[in-house]
Amino acid sequence: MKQLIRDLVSQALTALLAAHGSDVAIPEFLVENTKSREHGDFACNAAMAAAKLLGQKPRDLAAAIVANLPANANVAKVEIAGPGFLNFFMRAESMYAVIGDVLRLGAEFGRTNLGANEKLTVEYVSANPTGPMHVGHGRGAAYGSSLSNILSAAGFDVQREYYVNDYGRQMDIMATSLWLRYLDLHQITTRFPENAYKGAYVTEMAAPLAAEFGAAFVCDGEALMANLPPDESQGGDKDKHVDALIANAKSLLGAVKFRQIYDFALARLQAEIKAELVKFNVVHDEWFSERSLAESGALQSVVAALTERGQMETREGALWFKATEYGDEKDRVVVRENGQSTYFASDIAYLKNKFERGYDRAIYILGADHHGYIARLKAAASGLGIDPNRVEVDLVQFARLFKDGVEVSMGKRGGQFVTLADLREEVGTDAARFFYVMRSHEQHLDFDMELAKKQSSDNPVFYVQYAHARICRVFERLTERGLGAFDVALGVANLGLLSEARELSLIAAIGRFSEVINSAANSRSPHIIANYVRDLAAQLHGVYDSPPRLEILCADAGLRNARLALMAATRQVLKNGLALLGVAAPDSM
RNA sequence: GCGCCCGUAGCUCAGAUGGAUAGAGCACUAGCCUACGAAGUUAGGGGUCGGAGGUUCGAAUCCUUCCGGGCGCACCA
Repeated sequence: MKQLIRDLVSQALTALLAAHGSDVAIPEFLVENTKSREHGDFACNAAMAAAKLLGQKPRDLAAAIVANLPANANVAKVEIAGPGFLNFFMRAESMYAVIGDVLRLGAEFGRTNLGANEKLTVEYVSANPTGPMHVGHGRGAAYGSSLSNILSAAGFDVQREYYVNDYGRQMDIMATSLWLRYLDLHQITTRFPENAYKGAYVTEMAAPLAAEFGAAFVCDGEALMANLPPDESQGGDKDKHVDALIANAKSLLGAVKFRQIYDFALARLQAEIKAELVKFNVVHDEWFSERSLAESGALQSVVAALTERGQMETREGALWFKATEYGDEKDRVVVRENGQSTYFASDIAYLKNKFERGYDRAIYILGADHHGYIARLKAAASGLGIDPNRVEVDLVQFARLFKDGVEVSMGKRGGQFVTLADLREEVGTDAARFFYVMRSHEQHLDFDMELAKKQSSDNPVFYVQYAHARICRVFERLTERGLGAFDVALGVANLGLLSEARELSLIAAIGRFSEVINSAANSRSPHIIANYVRDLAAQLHGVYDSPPRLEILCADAGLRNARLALMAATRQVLKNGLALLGVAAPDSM
């Protein structure tokens, strides 16, 4: 409908420009939804936008546009208002078609072709497999998953990916931590480093490790603890301490056995993360292993390639990528003095790999603390000869969890933190997912756990789901009252009987769904969907409950089926909207 | 110190690409069920859009500057 108005106004403007003897292009203008009924259904700012170009006052030009507007059966009237807005009042019949569309398309209703099948890879969550996910990961998971759904609905070809950091120091620390717990089980005395993983989940993995490998990893505890530099509380450096311990562990155990422990920890932790994400309605098409980059030689070859392109420089024994040449604030180390590659080296290889797999664009969803990465990743792309605009980073701000009005600490200190699983078990997947995305991702989020559990209209998830369940109930009553089945064709044929303002307003809201999807996709903002679905639910409740009550199951078959068609369409759009957010639409509550 | 994000009603927040009288929810006040779910709904009060300049027909939105909050600035991952 907006496109129709845009075309009509364009035609009028073209005629006016021709009459003016000007051969310039039509200036940009907007067709918007109006905020109030007195401004009609759609408003257009073309007269204001073109006023300067044609040297006319906006209101005069608006009158000229109206005079040149081709007639159209869908337009009831056009008014000029305010500084020069063109307010379009549509014929009610022209708005009804959308109801038939919804009922015909079902779950497909709302899909658009904004993305034109552009191939995107969206990377999200990517939590290190060194422990359970915490509530911060939850927001990234909810956001990334919802955004992927939305982009897909908007016609992008979306691939969802999880980057598994299964390579490097953190996993070495993880393996060593597990081994120390295993040694505890075998009554071998060691000292647990301050920088190791202290969570109970590590201790809990020790028994299964012993069950699978028996005493294969038992060793001399004194030898393991020998020649270690002091830990932090002993006046030393915790990083140096733990690194020395890892070196001891590797030499005592040998590479094969160390790797066995490492793989054991990795497999279990990753399986836990996967299982939790499934419960959270979050899916990934690909779990991409960082280690595979090193083992396939991709890591080494990207370093070689960059060196060949003159993007690298050796300084103080280390190999640096000259990121400053591409707008980063400083150069970045890729290979350390000790010969080990950095995490950033893997990032570059991974970035290259993504584009080699044929994606038009790579979207990274990262926590807000990673904002320093944006310039770095884009510089890496430039260095590889890839247009940095094809690399997009969306940052998700932090979430704070509140329980009984007090903030729940998320610090990892002492292994005490609220896991995503804890949160999900307490409030449920639906509430958690909705709450995570109902605010802009650029905004800090206060997550109220009590509110998320409430069964009343204060709780937006409940409110929306309730609207869906209520409609389902109406259809149950239909059968119970012996009024016969819902006759879609009859309903659609009689939509003209829906003339109440609240019904028309609900129809208009349904008609906006596609546009809302596009808007959410363009601005990478799932919260737009959350707000929409809440507004739709409010309209539904309004139709349903505001006095005088609207009798849906009325005696007149035509009107009854028309109203049922509206109900069915509303239910479908609520369900489709919630599905984009990974939230269920239950039939009863 | 430098960089990124944020500041809108008592509280939590929407207001993409500048548009008409800045909107929701909560909380507060007053109404609405013999009813297809009241687990709901209707109405009301409530604002110097952090401050000050600027850009223009028009600024919460863009620019400058200041104030206030969050985060980041590793041969860590």
